[in-house]
Amino acid sequence: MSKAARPKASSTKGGRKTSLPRVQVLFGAVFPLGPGKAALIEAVGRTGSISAAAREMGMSYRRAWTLIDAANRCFKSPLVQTATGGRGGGGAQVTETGTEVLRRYRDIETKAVSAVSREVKDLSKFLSPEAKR
Amino acid sequence: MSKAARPKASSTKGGRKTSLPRVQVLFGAVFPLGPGKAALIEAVGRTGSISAAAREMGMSYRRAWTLIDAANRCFKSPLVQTATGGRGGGGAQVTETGTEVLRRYRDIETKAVSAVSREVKDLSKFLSPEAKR
DNA sequence: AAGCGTTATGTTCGGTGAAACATAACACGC
DNA sequence: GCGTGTTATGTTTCACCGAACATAACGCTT
Repeated sequence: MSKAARPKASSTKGGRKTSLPRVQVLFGAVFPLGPGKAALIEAVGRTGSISAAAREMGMSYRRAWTLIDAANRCFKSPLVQTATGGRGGGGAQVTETGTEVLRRYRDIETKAVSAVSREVKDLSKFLSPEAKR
Repeated sequence: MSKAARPKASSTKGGRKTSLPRVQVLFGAVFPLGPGKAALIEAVGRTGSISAAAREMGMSYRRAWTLIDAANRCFKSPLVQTATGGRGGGGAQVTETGTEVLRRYRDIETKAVSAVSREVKDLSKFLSPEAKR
């Protein structure tokens, strides 16, 4: 994932910047569905095309397509359905499976983060100043 | 991390193999302390040397040293203390900070996994057979 | 002094992945 | 039919990572 494509790992809450832990859940060793792919697919849902999603996330169309293609082939049914040609040249939309998987992934992310948020914050105190960035 | 070095992501419980989600907590975008580095440092603690830890985990000494060095420089005080020469040629041991950080990391890992274990298992049902590996 | 195993570092090489182009196929509107 | 924007794919280049060697420094044992 390109650096610009990374979903922001910090939020501003009450004026103090709190850096959230990014939790990445790895299934086996094969398909890591992380914040990056999730955000990309969501962007496809918002924009209606892989191109627009790629632009929005600051990555090349090639890379976005590759990621989505990999995701599609990792699940029993594709998460993103595409169409070539037609009005606007074609487009893409998130399938039923896609929204379901996204919903579940976000749920996992939320639960994982809220389960360890305090502990991560405490552990962060051990980091060197330059590592905290 | 080399494949052989990966901590096993599956455990056998009650005769049925259950694949655990590997949860990786990323601090900011800088230093991902994951199962790999944690296992490596623990191996250093067990064996008393970076070399033996590297051998045990099936990775090159060079790589192990690089990982540990990176980890050391990411924290305010090093996690692993080394000594060159002497009886046995030298050695390495996990510092107080190291054991403390490890303890906290394992705690985070346990809590994160137990918080999402069921949800991950449910989500895994959406994976294609070949992605499940 | 010699030997030993470890730390620490340099160098080289192959694989991998991303970036940057290029281009074909497609189907709709005009 | 032509233009359009998108999907889909190929090719090339480059940067980075790890593997595999090589080697020096070190300090204890003998």
